[in-house]
Amino acid sequence: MAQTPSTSGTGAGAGATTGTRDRIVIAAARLLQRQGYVGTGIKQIAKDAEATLGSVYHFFPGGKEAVAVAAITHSGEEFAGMLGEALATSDDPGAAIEACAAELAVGLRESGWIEGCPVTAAALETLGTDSEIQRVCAAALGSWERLVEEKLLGSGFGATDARDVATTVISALEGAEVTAQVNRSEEPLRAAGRQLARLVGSYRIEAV
Amino acid sequence: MAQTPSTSGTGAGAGATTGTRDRIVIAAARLLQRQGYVGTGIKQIAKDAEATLGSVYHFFPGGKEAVAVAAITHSGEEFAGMLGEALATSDDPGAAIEACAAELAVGLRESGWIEGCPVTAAALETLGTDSEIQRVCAAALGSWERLVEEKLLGSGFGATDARDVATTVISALEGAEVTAQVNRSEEPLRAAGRQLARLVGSYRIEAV
DNA sequence: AGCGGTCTAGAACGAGCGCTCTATTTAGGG
DNA sequence: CCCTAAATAGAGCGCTCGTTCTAGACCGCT
Repeated sequence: MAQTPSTSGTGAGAGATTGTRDRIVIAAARLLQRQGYVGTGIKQIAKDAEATLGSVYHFFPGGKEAVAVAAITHSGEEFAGMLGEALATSDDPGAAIEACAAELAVGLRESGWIEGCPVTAAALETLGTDSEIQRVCAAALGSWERLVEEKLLGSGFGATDARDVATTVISALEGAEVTAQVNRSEEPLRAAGRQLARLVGSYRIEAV
Repeated sequence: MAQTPSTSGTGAGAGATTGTRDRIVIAAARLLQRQGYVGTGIKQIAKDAEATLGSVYHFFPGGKEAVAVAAITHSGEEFAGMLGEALATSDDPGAAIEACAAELAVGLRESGWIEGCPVTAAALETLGTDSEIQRVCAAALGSWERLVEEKLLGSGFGATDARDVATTVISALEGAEVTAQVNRSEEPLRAAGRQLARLVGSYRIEAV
């Protein structure tokens, strides 16, 4: 309370209405990641973002769903950036994927096992509805798969194999993340990383 | 209405108070699978089970959480049975796992892509809490992993490899199921099945 | 100085939540 | 035949939800 420094000038940069809107998106992304869509209230988002309900509905006339769509899109792009960096750390795609799994494991442990995949939770809750949320979730998953696919293509994979393996890699990482959260252990992610590296490596022999 | 045949005699078997309680568990399991924990109301469970609120609280004094624990346990055992059967269809563990993925894919499509893993959704929503729900979710996942692990051990896998691969198989199937739901496509599960079969097969060369 | 748009602020509404409470109905042993 | 416990039935509690609505604060204009 008593804080609310009023936009604090906006002073700095180019942007016009930035600041509050971004805080809302970031807070929503964090809460969705931890509590899912149904479990997260708009008032809680406003509170965490140090904004008011009026501001939330000003920037997102579409209400809760619009906030969630923006938040998931944001999270999806953020994770894509992290994934791209991790994939670039090694020429061997298998090693790069294993490194990525390890990074996920560390981040998960440091968050107390509660900050999992920002897409999975929200996607599962809105499957029965015709919500746009599932569309942005699908888009995020697809963009991640494409990053892995391109890495594999660059390592000499055939088009069909690259697509199959990329889909499997993203699925396995997703599932391993959930398993790691439930068991409060890094091991599922570590094991998935090792096995995915082995799977990717098994193509090298015949494909290159 | 007007139905409610009162316990319908119990007539048949050994059981005493069965009937209503079972209907509640089954209805709850189905709703949890489709809508998650937070998204499912106790009143809706009662309605779907053709029971009343009074009956629900009579059989489950622990309230919503107790109903969910019973429902998830039930679903976990049910899926374990299905998994055990699928694994028994072939001597080759890789082929058995691929068949299992195919079966999941068909079931998912037939449900309109909404009846996914009964554990994942509920687990993700209750991670931040100290609920007992996460414990039964972890138990269910663990029992599934153990089924796969034993199948692999029976095929000549070493103890460490069997454990690693079993964890990865369950994680990948879980993740592929979610991906398939989001994309409304069997392909993620089919791809995961193929790649998991390949992964399992890659051990055969050196291990047997 | 005064105006119009952008943004902030929070009170208020109807709906639905999990749960508690009091009756009523059913089945079976003295 | 009645009396008790199990089971069924649903009205009502306090609460929080997403959303709407009206005001006020701040800005660059003319």
